[in-house]
Amino acid sequence: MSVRVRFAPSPTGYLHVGGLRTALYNYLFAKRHGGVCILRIEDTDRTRLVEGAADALSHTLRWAGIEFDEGPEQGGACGPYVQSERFDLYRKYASDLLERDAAYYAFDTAEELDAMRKRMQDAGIAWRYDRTTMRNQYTLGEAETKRLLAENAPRVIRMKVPLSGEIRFDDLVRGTITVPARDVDDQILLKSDDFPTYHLANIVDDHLMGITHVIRGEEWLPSTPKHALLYDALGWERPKFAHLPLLLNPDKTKLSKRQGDVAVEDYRDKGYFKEALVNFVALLGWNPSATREIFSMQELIESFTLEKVNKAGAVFDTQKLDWMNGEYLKLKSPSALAAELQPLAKQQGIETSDEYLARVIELVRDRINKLHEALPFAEYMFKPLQGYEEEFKAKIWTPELAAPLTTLATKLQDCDFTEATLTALTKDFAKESGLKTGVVMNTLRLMITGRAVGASMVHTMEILGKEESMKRVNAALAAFV
RNA sequence: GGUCCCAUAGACUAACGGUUAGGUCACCACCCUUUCAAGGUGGCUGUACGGGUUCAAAUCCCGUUGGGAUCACCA
Repeated sequence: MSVRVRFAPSPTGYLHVGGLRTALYNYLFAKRHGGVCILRIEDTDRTRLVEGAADALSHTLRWAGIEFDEGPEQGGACGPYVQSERFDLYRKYASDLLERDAAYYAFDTAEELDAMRKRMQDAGIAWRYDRTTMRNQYTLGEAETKRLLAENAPRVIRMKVPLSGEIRFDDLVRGTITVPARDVDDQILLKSDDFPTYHLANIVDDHLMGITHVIRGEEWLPSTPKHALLYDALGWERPKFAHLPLLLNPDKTKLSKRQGDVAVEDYRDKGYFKEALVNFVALLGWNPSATREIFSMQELIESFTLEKVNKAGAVFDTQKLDWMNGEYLKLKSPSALAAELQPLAKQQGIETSDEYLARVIELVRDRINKLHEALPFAEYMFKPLQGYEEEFKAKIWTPELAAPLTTLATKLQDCDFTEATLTALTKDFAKESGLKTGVVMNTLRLMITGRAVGASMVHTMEILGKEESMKRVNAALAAFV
């Protein structure tokens, strides 16, 4: 049987990094097995509709390099792929469940439910809908139920969970899981607005879409017994389940907005490469037993297996993400990086050619972790000198340097500004003037960049060019002496 | 609190009964060096605890402790 998996987010307005990992694992699993990966939008909660959220989700997923075979945009044989457009389907299966005595009508109001909750809480009993005392088709009787339905009284459809026994299901990452049926609630399947809850919609769609493997976050583990029961009640084969370990905050709680950025868009906007984010997130909860860390999407596809998914949650530690981003920064071609950075440069009022930008990026890439940092780091390569770092100047400059540096300036004036000649000239000059190479270089650094920190000076001068470099040296000489 | 899940260093992880417990990030030191990085070398820190099973346990079993998830007409 060929593999069919799905990523089924609810459109909340952004893509959570945990969602990115779930989507990624589904995608990797599908590609690894030559299967199909589906995007399905779970928007059955009308109270939480966010305009344009589904499009944003698709856009971000595509940015990350995750492509779906079927979905709202690409269509497919099992559409529509948006749950709110599948409305009638859920009512039909809710009716089936009713006929099979696997579900029932309930008429309780919110107040009545609250009262029951309070009663149970006071009695120290675990919360569970008590179908023997509440207002539903069992306690009300057939005639009253029919009457209420006829007059369109507010009602929901609940699933009928066995009162005793055990429910068990297999999980590909955790093995067999068994829970006492008496601890499973009579979940609402169809809300009073006739929309399904997640539990109903989810299993109906997964079945109808031929989903073979349900790969989702661990937070769904507690409700999986309900899903298993529903598949059984409808006489459907259960898909294989794989519950992924959670992504965690530094304090080990479920990764949340409160403790930092959780949206993929946040990381994208902060300048992380999609390759780095994907690579990083792939290794949180899964590891191919290799002693390497850098994997392309293709390499991830080739090595991904569900068997290697971990059970324990993983802290989302951005320190390693920073390092990984730096690795990709070193891997990419300067010209590609320049093209990527150009828009931001323009936005910051920096007008420069792709070629020059590429050379500057190559100059500083080892010293930064994110591409956009190249701009502030090497600001002096794009704009006139903004001044000199006082502390650095105080440390480097002494009046005794005036004479030799003036000499050096004249020598530089007659020198080709290439790495080789500049290196030879500065080294020779250091020797004959008796100055340490470090002093010569740092003084040039002060005069040309104004900063204490930067790339190799001869490289910097070569790229900046003779004209600009000499302008700065002479200006510094005039200002310092 | 009920139910379920989980447990190798500060973080991510390798190990599928036999290894001096391996790798990566971070951290520290040294080398390189023109500052800062990068790179190289080395180092620090770990099988939560207690019982079993076994010739042999990080690994299997039980318990304890700790952590987490979940318990809506949200997904």
